[in-house]
Amino acid sequence: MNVNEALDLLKSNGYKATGKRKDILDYFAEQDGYRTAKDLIIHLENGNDTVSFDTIYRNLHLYNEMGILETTELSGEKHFRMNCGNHHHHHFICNECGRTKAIDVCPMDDVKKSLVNYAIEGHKFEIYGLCPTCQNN
Amino acid sequence: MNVNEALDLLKSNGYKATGKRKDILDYFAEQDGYRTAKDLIIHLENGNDTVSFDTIYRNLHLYNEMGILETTELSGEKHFRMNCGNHHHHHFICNECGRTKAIDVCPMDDVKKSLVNYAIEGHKFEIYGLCPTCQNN
DNA sequence: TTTACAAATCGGAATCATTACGTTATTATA
DNA sequence: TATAATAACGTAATGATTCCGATTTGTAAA
Repeated sequence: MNVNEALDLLKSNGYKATGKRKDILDYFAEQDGYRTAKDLIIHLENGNDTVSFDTIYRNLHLYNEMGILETTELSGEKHFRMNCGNHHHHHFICNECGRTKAIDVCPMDDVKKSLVNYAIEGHKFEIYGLCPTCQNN
Repeated sequence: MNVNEALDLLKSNGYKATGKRKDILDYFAEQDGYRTAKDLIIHLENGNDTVSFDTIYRNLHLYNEMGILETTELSGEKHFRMNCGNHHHHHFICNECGRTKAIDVCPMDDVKKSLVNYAIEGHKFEIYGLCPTCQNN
Protein backbone atom coordinates (compact mmCIF):
# COMPACT_ATOMS: atom_id res chain seq x y z
CA MET A 1 0.00 0.00 0.00
CA ASN A 2 1.39 3.41 -0.93
CA VAL A 3 0.12 6.94 -0.29
CA ASN A 4 -1.76 7.33 -3.54
CA GLU A 5 -3.49 3.99 -3.27
CA ALA A 6 -4.54 4.93 0.23
CA LEU A 7 -5.86 8.33 -0.87
CA ASP A 8 -7.83 6.74 -3.69
CA LEU A 9 -9.28 4.27 -1.26
CA LEU A 10 -10.30 7.10 1.07
CA LYS A 11 -12.06 9.03 -1.70
CA SER A 12 -13.80 6.01 -3.14
CA ASN A 13 -15.26 5.38 0.28
CA GLY A 14 -16.53 8.93 0.61
CA TYR A 15 -13.87 10.18 3.00
CA LYS A 16 -12.22 13.52 2.49
CA ALA A 17 -8.57 13.74 1.60
CA THR A 18 -7.47 16.37 4.08
CA GLY A 19 -4.04 17.78 4.70
CA LYS A 20 -3.68 15.98 8.00
CA ARG A 21 -4.67 12.68 6.44
CA LYS A 22 -2.01 13.10 3.79
CA ASP A 23 0.60 14.01 6.40
CA ILE A 24 -0.20 10.89 8.37
CA LEU A 25 0.01 8.68 5.30
CA ASP A 26 3.31 10.28 4.29
CA TYR A 27 4.75 9.48 7.68
CA PHE A 28 3.84 5.81 7.62
CA ALA A 29 4.93 5.46 3.99
CA GLU A 30 8.45 6.52 4.86
CA GLN A 31 8.70 4.26 7.91
CA ASP A 32 9.20 0.53 7.55
CA GLY A 33 8.19 -0.73 10.96
CA TYR A 34 5.60 -0.36 13.67
CA ARG A 35 5.18 3.17 15.04
CA THR A 36 3.02 4.57 17.84
CA ALA A 37 0.59 7.46 17.94
CA LYS A 38 3.23 9.32 19.93
CA ASP A 39 5.89 8.71 17.28
CA LEU A 40 3.52 10.23 14.74
CA ILE A 41 2.69 13.22 16.93
CA ILE A 42 6.37 13.97 17.50
CA HIS A 43 7.04 13.76 13.78
CA LEU A 44 4.21 16.15 12.95
CA GLU A 45 5.19 18.61 15.67
CA ASN A 46 8.74 18.67 14.35
CA GLY A 47 7.29 19.68 11.02
CA ASN A 48 5.69 22.63 12.81
CA ASP A 49 2.29 21.09 12.40
CA THR A 50 -0.29 21.37 15.13
CA VAL A 51 -1.98 18.10 16.05
CA SER A 52 -5.04 17.20 18.04
CA PHE A 53 -5.21 13.81 19.72
CA ASP A 54 -8.66 13.49 18.27
CA THR A 55 -7.38 13.80 14.72
CA ILE A 56 -4.51 11.39 15.28
CA TYR A 57 -6.49 8.61 16.88
CA ARG A 58 -9.56 8.98 14.70
CA ASN A 59 -7.51 8.62 11.56
CA LEU A 60 -5.34 5.81 12.86
CA HIS A 61 -8.48 3.84 13.62
CA LEU A 62 -10.03 4.72 10.30
CA TYR A 63 -6.92 3.64 8.40
CA ASN A 64 -6.84 0.42 10.33
CA GLU A 65 -10.48 -0.36 9.57
CA MET A 66 -9.89 0.35 5.91
CA GLY A 67 -6.89 -1.91 5.75
CA ILE A 68 -4.45 0.90 5.04
CA LEU A 69 -2.61 0.39 8.32
CA GLU A 70 -1.91 -2.82 10.20
CA THR A 71 -1.90 -2.63 13.96
CA THR A 72 -0.56 -4.54 16.92
CA GLU A 73 -0.31 -3.90 20.61
CA LEU A 74 3.14 -3.94 22.19
CA SER A 75 3.61 -3.34 25.92
CA GLY A 76 0.27 -1.64 26.30
CA GLU A 77 0.62 0.73 23.39
CA LYS A 78 -0.91 0.43 19.95
CA HIS A 79 1.57 0.35 17.08
CA PHE A 80 0.80 0.92 13.42
CA ARG A 81 2.48 0.26 10.08
CA MET A 82 1.54 0.44 6.42
CA ASN A 83 -0.25 -2.67 5.27
CA CYS A 84 2.35 -4.68 3.44
CA GLY A 85 0.29 -6.86 1.15
CA ASN A 86 -2.97 -8.59 0.64
CA HIS A 87 -1.83 -12.12 1.33
CA HIS A 88 -2.16 -13.50 4.84
CA HIS A 89 1.09 -13.24 6.74
CA HIS A 90 2.66 -12.59 10.12
CA HIS A 91 5.64 -10.60 11.35
CA PHE A 92 8.91 -10.72 13.12
CA ILE A 93 9.06 -7.40 15.01
CA CYS A 94 12.32 -5.88 16.21
CA ASN A 95 12.11 -4.93 19.88
CA GLU A 96 14.60 -2.15 19.30
CA CYS A 97 13.58 -0.34 16.11
CA GLY A 98 10.12 -1.71 15.39
CA ARG A 99 11.06 -2.81 11.89
CA THR A 100 9.46 -6.00 10.68
CA LYS A 101 10.08 -9.02 8.51
CA ALA A 102 7.16 -10.84 6.97
CA ILE A 103 6.70 -14.47 7.92
CA ASP A 104 4.68 -16.69 5.62
CA VAL A 105 4.32 -19.58 8.04
CA CYS A 106 0.84 -19.76 9.52
CA PRO A 107 -0.14 -22.61 11.80
CA MET A 108 -3.89 -22.06 11.68
CA ASP A 109 -4.68 -24.97 9.37
CA ASP A 110 -3.16 -27.38 11.87
CA VAL A 111 -4.80 -25.63 14.80
CA LYS A 112 -8.34 -25.70 13.44
CA LYS A 113 -8.36 -29.48 13.68
CA SER A 114 -8.16 -29.28 17.46
CA LEU A 115 -10.84 -26.57 17.75
CA VAL A 116 -13.77 -28.19 15.98
CA ASN A 117 -16.50 -26.86 18.27
CA TYR A 118 -14.94 -23.43 18.66
CA ALA A 119 -15.88 -20.38 16.61
CA ILE A 120 -12.56 -18.90 15.56
CA GLU A 121 -12.70 -15.14 15.10
CA GLY A 122 -9.05 -14.25 14.83
CA HIS A 123 -5.51 -15.10 15.75
CA LYS A 124 -2.21 -13.43 16.44
CA PHE A 125 1.23 -14.80 15.71
CA GLU A 126 4.22 -12.56 16.22
CA ILE A 127 7.91 -13.16 16.77
CA TYR A 128 9.92 -10.65 18.80
CA GLY A 129 13.65 -10.05 19.01
CA LEU A 130 16.48 -8.06 17.47
CA CYS A 131 16.90 -7.58 13.78
CA PRO A 132 20.40 -8.03 12.26
CA THR A 133 21.02 -4.27 12.31
CA CYS A 134 20.08 -3.77 15.95
CA GLN A 135 22.22 -6.67 17.13
CA ASN A 136 25.29 -4.64 16.21
CA ASN A 137 24.39 -1.48 18.10
CA MET B 1 -0.20 -25.03 39.46
CA ASN B 2 -2.44 -25.01 42.53
CA VAL B 3 -2.58 -22.73 45.56
CA ASN B 4 -0.36 -24.83 47.79
CA GLU B 5 2.30 -25.29 45.17
CA ALA B 6 2.30 -21.55 44.64
CA LEU B 7 2.56 -20.80 48.36
CA ASP B 8 5.47 -23.25 48.71
CA LEU B 9 7.16 -21.59 45.78
CA LEU B 10 6.70 -18.19 47.41
CA LYS B 11 8.18 -19.32 50.72
CA SER B 12 11.09 -21.16 49.16
CA ASN B 13 12.02 -17.95 47.39
CA GLY B 14 11.92 -15.94 50.59
CA TYR B 15 8.59 -14.24 50.00
CA LYS B 16 6.02 -13.98 52.75
CA ALA B 17 2.74 -15.83 52.49
CA THR B 18 0.40 -13.01 53.42
CA GLY B 19 -3.36 -13.02 53.61
CA LYS B 20 -3.70 -10.93 50.47
CA ARG B 21 -1.38 -13.21 48.55
CA LYS B 22 -3.48 -16.21 49.51
CA ASP B 23 -6.67 -14.40 48.53
CA ILE B 24 -5.25 -13.59 45.13
CA LEU B 25 -4.12 -17.17 44.56
CA ASP B 26 -7.51 -18.48 45.66
CA TYR B 27 -9.20 -16.27 43.13
CA PHE B 28 -7.12 -17.43 40.19
CA ALA B 29 -7.31 -21.06 41.29
CA GLU B 30 -11.10 -21.02 41.04
CA GLN B 31 -11.14 -19.29 37.65
CA ASP B 32 -10.25 -21.15 34.50
CA GLY B 33 -9.56 -18.34 32.11
CA TYR B 34 -7.82 -15.01 31.76
CA ARG B 35 -8.86 -12.36 34.27
CA THR B 36 -7.89 -8.71 34.69
CA ALA B 37 -6.65 -6.78 37.68
CA LYS B 38 -10.07 -5.18 37.80
CA ASP B 39 -11.81 -8.57 37.88
CA LEU B 40 -9.67 -9.46 40.86
CA ILE B 41 -10.33 -6.17 42.63
CA ILE B 42 -14.08 -6.54 42.21
CA HIS B 43 -13.92 -10.08 43.55
CA LEU B 44 -11.96 -9.01 46.62
CA GLU B 45 -14.21 -6.03 47.29
CA ASN B 46 -17.27 -8.29 47.15
CA GLY B 47 -15.62 -10.37 49.86
CA ASN B 48 -15.50 -7.18 51.95
CA ASP B 49 -11.78 -7.04 51.57
CA THR B 50 -9.98 -3.75 51.14
CA VAL B 51 -7.50 -3.64 48.30
CA SER B 52 -4.74 -1.29 47.29
CA PHE B 53 -3.72 -1.04 43.65
CA ASP B 54 -0.18 -1.33 44.85
CA THR B 55 -0.82 -4.72 46.38
CA ILE B 56 -2.75 -6.02 43.40
CA TYR B 57 -0.29 -5.04 40.72
CA ARG B 58 2.83 -5.82 42.72
CA ASN B 59 1.65 -9.35 43.36
CA LEU B 60 0.35 -9.94 39.86
CA HIS B 61 3.76 -9.04 38.52
CA LEU B 62 5.51 -11.12 41.13
CA TYR B 63 3.38 -14.15 40.36
CA ASN B 64 4.02 -13.70 36.68
CA GLU B 65 7.78 -13.49 37.15
CA MET B 66 7.71 -16.62 39.31
CA GLY B 67 5.71 -18.55 36.73
CA ILE B 68 2.66 -18.88 38.96
CA LEU B 69 0.52 -16.79 36.61
CA GLU B 70 0.60 -16.57 32.84
CA THR B 71 -0.19 -13.21 31.30
CA THR B 72 -1.36 -11.79 28.02
CA GLU B 73 -2.53 -8.41 26.83
CA LEU B 74 -6.02 -8.13 25.34
CA SER B 75 -7.39 -4.80 24.09
CA GLY B 76 -4.99 -2.74 26.14
CA GLU B 77 -5.49 -4.54 29.41
CA LYS B 78 -3.28 -7.16 31.02
CA HIS B 79 -4.99 -10.49 31.70
CA PHE B 80 -3.77 -13.23 34.02
CA ARG B 81 -4.46 -16.90 34.57
CA MET B 82 -2.94 -19.73 36.60
CA ASN B 83 -0.04 -21.34 34.82
CA CYS B 84 -1.39 -24.51 33.33
CA GLY B 85 1.69 -26.61 32.90
CA ASN B 86 5.39 -26.64 32.35
CA HIS B 87 5.40 -27.70 28.73
CA HIS B 88 5.48 -25.04 26.03
CA HIS B 89 2.00 -24.36 24.70
CA HIS B 90 -0.36 -21.69 23.40
CA HIS B 91 -4.01 -20.84 23.94
CA PHE B 92 -7.35 -20.43 22.34
CA ILE B 93 -8.97 -17.59 24.34
CA CYS B 94 -12.72 -17.04 24.42
CA ASN B 95 -13.58 -13.43 23.63
CA GLU B 96 -16.68 -13.70 25.78
CA CYS B 97 -15.69 -15.46 29.00
CA GLY B 98 -11.89 -15.49 28.86
CA ARG B 99 -11.68 -19.23 29.29
CA THR B 100 -8.92 -20.96 27.43
CA LYS B 101 -8.05 -24.18 25.67
CA ALA B 102 -4.44 -25.25 25.40
CA ILE B 103 -3.01 -25.63 21.92
CA ASP B 104 0.07 -27.78 21.47
CA VAL B 105 0.86 -26.65 17.95
CA CYS B 106 3.84 -24.30 17.86
CA PRO B 107 5.17 -23.05 14.56
CA MET B 108 8.47 -21.72 15.85
CA ASP B 109 10.64 -24.55 14.53
CA ASP B 110 9.51 -23.79 11.01
CA VAL B 111 9.83 -20.07 11.52
CA LYS B 112 13.39 -20.09 12.79
CA LYS B 113 14.61 -21.30 9.41
CA SER B 114 13.57 -18.02 7.82
CA LEU B 115 15.09 -15.86 10.58
CA VAL B 116 18.71 -17.01 10.56
CA ASN B 117 20.30 -13.63 11.26
CA TYR B 118 17.67 -12.54 13.73
CA ALA B 119 17.96 -12.87 17.51
CA ILE B 120 14.64 -14.32 18.59
CA GLU B 121 13.65 -13.25 22.10
CA GLY B 122 10.05 -14.38 22.25
CA HIS B 123 6.86 -15.06 20.37
CA LYS B 124 3.12 -14.91 20.82
CA PHE B 125 0.57 -17.19 19.25
CA GLU B 126 -3.05 -16.90 20.34
CA ILE B 127 -6.37 -17.84 18.81
CA TYR B 128 -9.46 -15.80 19.64
CA GLY B 129 -13.13 -16.61 19.28
CA LEU B 130 -16.08 -18.10 21.08
CA CYS B 131 -15.89 -21.29 23.10
CA PRO B 132 -18.66 -23.91 22.67
CA THR B 133 -20.48 -22.65 25.76
CA CYS B 134 -20.51 -18.99 24.74
CA GLN B 135 -21.76 -19.74 21.24
CA ASN B 136 -25.08 -20.77 22.77
CA ASN B 137 -25.68 -17.65 24.83
C1' DT C 1 -15.91 30.28 -8.59
C1' DT C 2 -18.75 30.89 -4.98
C1' DT C 3 -21.94 28.73 -1.73
C1' DA C 4 -23.47 25.51 1.58
C1' DC C 5 -23.22 21.76 4.37
C1' DA C 6 -21.39 17.70 5.98
C1' DA C 7 -17.19 16.06 7.59
C1' DA C 8 -12.89 16.88 9.87
C1' DT C 9 -9.94 19.35 13.09
C1' DC C 10 -8.94 21.84 17.22
C1' DG C 11 -7.88 22.32 22.13
C1' DG C 12 -8.48 20.65 26.17
C1' DA C 13 -10.93 17.99 29.65
C1' DA C 14 -12.17 13.32 31.07
C1' DT C 15 -11.28 8.40 31.47
C1' DC C 16 -9.03 4.15 32.37
C1' DA C 17 -5.27 1.10 33.50
C1' DT C 18 -1.18 1.21 35.78
C1' DT C 19 2.71 3.01 38.63
C1' DA C 20 4.72 5.54 42.47
C1' DC C 21 5.29 6.78 47.28
C1' DG C 22 5.33 7.88 52.22
C1' DT C 23 3.16 5.76 56.10
C1' DT C 24 1.36 1.92 58.65
C1' DA C 25 0.67 -2.99 59.46
C1' DT C 26 1.99 -7.83 59.14
C1' DT C 27 5.04 -11.71 58.76
C1' DA C 28 8.86 -14.69 59.88
C1' DT C 29 12.38 -15.45 62.96
C1' DA C 30 15.34 -15.18 66.95
C1' DT D 1 7.11 -11.62 72.30
C1' DA D 2 10.47 -8.33 70.22
C1' DT D 3 12.57 -7.09 65.99
C1' DA D 4 13.51 -5.99 61.41
C1' DA D 5 12.31 -6.55 56.95
C1' DT D 6 8.66 -7.14 53.87
C1' DA D 7 4.03 -6.11 52.40
C1' DA D 8 -0.15 -3.47 52.35
C1' DC D 9 -2.59 0.88 52.61
C1' DG D 10 -4.46 5.13 50.63
C1' DT D 11 -3.94 8.20 47.45
C1' DA D 12 -1.65 10.97 44.04
C1' DA D 13 0.65 10.89 39.58
C1' DT D 14 1.34 9.19 34.96
C1' DG D 15 0.57 7.95 30.20
C1' DA D 16 -2.25 6.40 26.46
C1' DT D 17 -6.56 7.05 24.66
C1' DT D 18 -11.35 8.86 24.24
C1' DC D 19 -14.70 12.44 24.33
C1' DC D 20 -16.88 16.97 23.33
C1' DG D 21 -18.42 21.58 21.92
C1' DA D 22 -16.71 25.06 18.89
C1' DT D 23 -14.39 26.15 14.61
C1' DT D 24 -12.44 25.16 10.12
C1' DT D 25 -12.00 22.74 5.76
C1' DG D 26 -13.08 19.85 1.66
C1' DT D 27 -16.37 18.71 -1.75
C1' DA D 28 -20.27 18.91 -4.67
C1' DA D 29 -23.79 21.66 -6.53
C1' DA D 30 -25.37 26.21 -8.11
